[in-house]
Amino acid sequence: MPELPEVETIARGLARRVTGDVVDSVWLGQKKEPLKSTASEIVGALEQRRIAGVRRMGKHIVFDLERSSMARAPSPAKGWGFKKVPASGAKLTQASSALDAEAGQGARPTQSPPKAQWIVHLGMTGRLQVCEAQAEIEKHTHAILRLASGRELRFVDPRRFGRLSVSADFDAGGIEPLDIDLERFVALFCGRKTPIKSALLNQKLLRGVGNIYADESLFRAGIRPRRRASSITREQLERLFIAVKEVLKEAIALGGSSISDYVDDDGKEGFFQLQHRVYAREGEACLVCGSPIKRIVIGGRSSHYCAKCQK
DNA sequence: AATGAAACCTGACAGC
DNA sequence: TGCTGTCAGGTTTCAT
Repeated sequence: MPELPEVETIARGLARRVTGDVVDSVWLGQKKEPLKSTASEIVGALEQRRIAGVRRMGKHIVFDLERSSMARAPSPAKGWGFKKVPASGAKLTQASSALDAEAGQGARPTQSPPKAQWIVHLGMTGRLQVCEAQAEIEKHTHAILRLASGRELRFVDPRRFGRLSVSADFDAGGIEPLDIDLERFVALFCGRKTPIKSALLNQKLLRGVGNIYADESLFRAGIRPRRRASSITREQLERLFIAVKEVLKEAIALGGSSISDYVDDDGKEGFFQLQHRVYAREGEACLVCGSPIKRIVIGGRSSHYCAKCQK
C-alpha cells in the first residue's frame, strides 16, 4: 500500500518517536514470509542496539542502529510472558541466540563498530506501531521490539507482502525521484519499449513511485500510461520530471494518501487522496475537461487516465 | 536484457 | 447469512 510519500511520513513519525531508544529484546513470529534475513541475524543485529535514526530509502524504512552505551546483560532467554499469543499461533523465539556474533567473537578492539541497519518494507498492508507494552497484540503481528523506554515497536502485516531484513550498508537500488536531475531522469527512459507507466513503477530506475503517484504524475504531464517510454518527447519528459516531483512533494506535505487501511504511526490518516485527479476515479468526470476517467490494466496494475487530456 | 504474466497472501466489498 | 468473484497502494519469479 504505501508509496514514497506514505513511507516518508511513517519514517518521519518513527524518527520522532523512537530515535534514541534502545532495543531490549526481539520477538519474531513463526511465519517465514516476512523475513528476508534469518531470525537469528535479525535478533542479533537489533538486541541491545540504540536506534540512532530512522529514514526512508525508496519504499524502505531504514533504522540506523548503534551499539548501546548502556549495554546490559543479554535479555533473559525465556522472553517476557505474553498476555496473549497472536492468533497465528506464533510462539516465542530464541531471545539472544546469535547476540553480537560479529563483535563478541572477533575480539577486535577497534572502536569503530560495524554499521547495522534494520530494513523494513511494508509491502501492501504492513504497519509499524509504537505502543505501550500492555496494548493488545493485533492479529498478523509478525515482529515485536521491546524498547528500553517500556514501549514496543510492532510490525503488523495481514497480507505478508512486507519484508524485514538487516544489513550493514543497505542499498535500495534506483534513484530517489526527489533528488534526480533532469538529464538523468530523461536517460532512464531512453530506449525502453515498456509502457511509461511500467517504467515509472520499476524500482530499479526510480525508487519509491507506486501506482497512485505514477497515474497522478502522468495525468499532470499529459502522457497516456501505455505510451512506450522511448516514444516520449523530450518536452513531455521534462513535464513528467516536474510532475513526479510536484506530486510527491504535495503528497508528503499532506501526510500521504490513505484509502483503506493506511495510517501513519500516530494512527492519523493522510489527506492526499483528496487531491487525486485520476486514481480510483474511473467513470468520474476529468477535473480539467469533464471527460470520463478511464481505467485500463498495464502490467497487472490498474491505471487511470483521461483520454482527452493525456496523449 | 527486457518484457509480461503469474504467483505470493489476506481482507473488504459487491452481487446474488 | 453466506457464498463467489473481484479488487487492493508491491515485489519476485518464471517463461518468452
